[in-house]
Amino acid sequence: MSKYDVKQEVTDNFSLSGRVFHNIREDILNGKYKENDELREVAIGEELGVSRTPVREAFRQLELEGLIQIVPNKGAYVTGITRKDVQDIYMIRSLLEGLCARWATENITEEQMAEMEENIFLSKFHAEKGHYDQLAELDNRFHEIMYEACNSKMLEHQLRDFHQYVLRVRKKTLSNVNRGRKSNEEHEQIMEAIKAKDGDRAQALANAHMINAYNNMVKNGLNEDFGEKAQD
Amino acid sequence: MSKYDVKQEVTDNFSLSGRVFHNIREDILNGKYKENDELREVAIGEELGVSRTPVREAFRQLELEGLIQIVPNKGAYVTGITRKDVQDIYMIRSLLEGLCARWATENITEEQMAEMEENIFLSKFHAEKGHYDQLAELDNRFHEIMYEACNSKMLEHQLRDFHQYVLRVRKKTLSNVNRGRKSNEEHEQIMEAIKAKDGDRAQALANAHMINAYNNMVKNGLNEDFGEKAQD
DNA sequence: CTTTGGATAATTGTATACAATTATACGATT
DNA sequence: AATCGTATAATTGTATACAATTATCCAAAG
Repeated sequence: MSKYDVKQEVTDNFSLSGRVFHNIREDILNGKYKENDELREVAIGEELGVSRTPVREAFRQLELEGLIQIVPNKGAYVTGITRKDVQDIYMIRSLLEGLCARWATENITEEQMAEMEENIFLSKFHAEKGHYDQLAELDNRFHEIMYEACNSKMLEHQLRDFHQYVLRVRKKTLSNVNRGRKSNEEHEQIMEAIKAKDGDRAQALANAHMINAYNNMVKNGLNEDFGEKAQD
Repeated sequence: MSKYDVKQEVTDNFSLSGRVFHNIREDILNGKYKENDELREVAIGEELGVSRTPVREAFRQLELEGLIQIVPNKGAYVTGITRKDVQDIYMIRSLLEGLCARWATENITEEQMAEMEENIFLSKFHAEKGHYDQLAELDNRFHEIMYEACNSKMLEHQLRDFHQYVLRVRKKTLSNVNRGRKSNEEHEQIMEAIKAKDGDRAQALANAHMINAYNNMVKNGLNEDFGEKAQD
C-alpha cells in the first residue's frame, strides 16, 4: 500500500503515454539515457509497468521533440543534448524572451501585473533567506507569467518548450546565490519596464537577462555536465 | 524533375503513423478539418485504411505540435490556426531567420554557398519565365539551405517546423509575380551579405525579408483564408 | 413539457496477438 | 581461421481484443 501512497502532483493525472513521455524525457535530460543509447519498447514498458502501446506513443512525441530518433524497423536512439545545443537554445530564447517581454508590455492584464510584482517581492524575501528551492520556483513562475502575458499562443508554446528543455541545467545555476540575486534584480527591471509600458526597454532587458543566465551557466556547472558530449 | 536529396523530416518515413501524421496535418492546414472539429480514431483509420494504433500515434504528435488538443477519455479536437497565430509566427520567424542568416554567415560551407548562388540564378530564370511552381520550390529550398548552413540543429528544427506550418499560406503569396520577383531580390541580397561575411547585414536583411513576406501576405490572400477564423 | 435515471451505444485507453523486419548464433564451406 | 548462409531469436509494426469512460436515448416521474 505504501507504493500507492507516494505523493503525486495533481498535474501527474496524465494518461499512461503522457507519463511515459515525461518519464523518458526526464531520463534523457538527466543523463540516465545517454546519446546513442537504444531505447527498447518492452524494457521501458516493463520498467514503468505498462505495455508497449503507450511507450510507442511516447516515442513518437519524443521524436518530434528531437530527443530521440526512430529508425524504422530498427529502434529508437537517444539524440541527446550537446553543449552547443544548450548554447543555441539560450541564444534563440534570448531573442524570443525579448519579443515576449515586448508583447507582454502591450498585453499584460492587471492580474498578471499584480502577480508579477508579488513574484518580485517574494523572490527578494526568499533570496535574503537563502531559500533556493522557492527561489527557483519563483524564477520559473516569473517567466511563466510573462509567457502568459504576451498573449501569443504560439510564442508561449515555443518558450515553454525551450524552458522545459534547459530546466535541469538551470537548476544548478540558480543554486548559485549570487546569480540568484542578480537574476532577481534583472526580473525587477523587466517588470518595471513592462509596468512603465516601455516595450523597447523590456525587450532589451529580457534579451540581456537570457544572455546573462547563459554566461553564468557556462562559468560554473555546464562543463561537468556536458563535457563528455561537447562537440565544439 | 528537380532534386530529391532534400532533407526530409524524421516523420516522413514510410511508417503508417508517419503517413497518418502528415495526412492529418495537411488536412488541418488546408481547412478540411476546421477549428474545434472532433477527430475520431476509427473514422480516420478507416479513411486511410489503417487501424487505430498508428492514428493514435499520429494524434500524440499532432498534439505536441499544437494542432490538436487531446482531452483524456473524450476526444481529439482541432486547435486550428488563427490569423493572429500566423502573424505571430511570422514575427517569431523574422527574428529566428535573422539569427539563422547570421550563423549561416559564420558557418556556411563552400558547397552550400555554391548551391545558394545556383538557387538565386535559377530563381531569376524561372521568374522571367513565370514558372511559379519551380519558383516556389526554389524559394523553399533557399530557406532550407540557410537552415542547414547555420549549423545549429536546434534552430534548424525550429525554423523547419514554422516553415511547414505556414507553407500553405505562403503558396498563394508567391503566385503573386511581383512578390516573387521582390522575394528573389531579397534572397540575392541576403546571399551577397553571407558571401561577404557581413553577419549584421545578413541578419537585418533576413529579418526584413520575413516582415515583407508577411506584409505582402496580409495585403492579398490572408483574409479570404482566415477571415472566418480571425479573432483579432 | 422538462427533468432524471439508467440502459445502451459509441469512443477512447490499454494490453496483447500476430506479422514483418532485423539481429544473432552457429555450423558448413573454403 | 575466415566467410558465408541459414535457422533462430529478438525487436519493431500493425491490428485486434478487451476495459474504462463518456455520450446518447428513452421512458417514467414530477
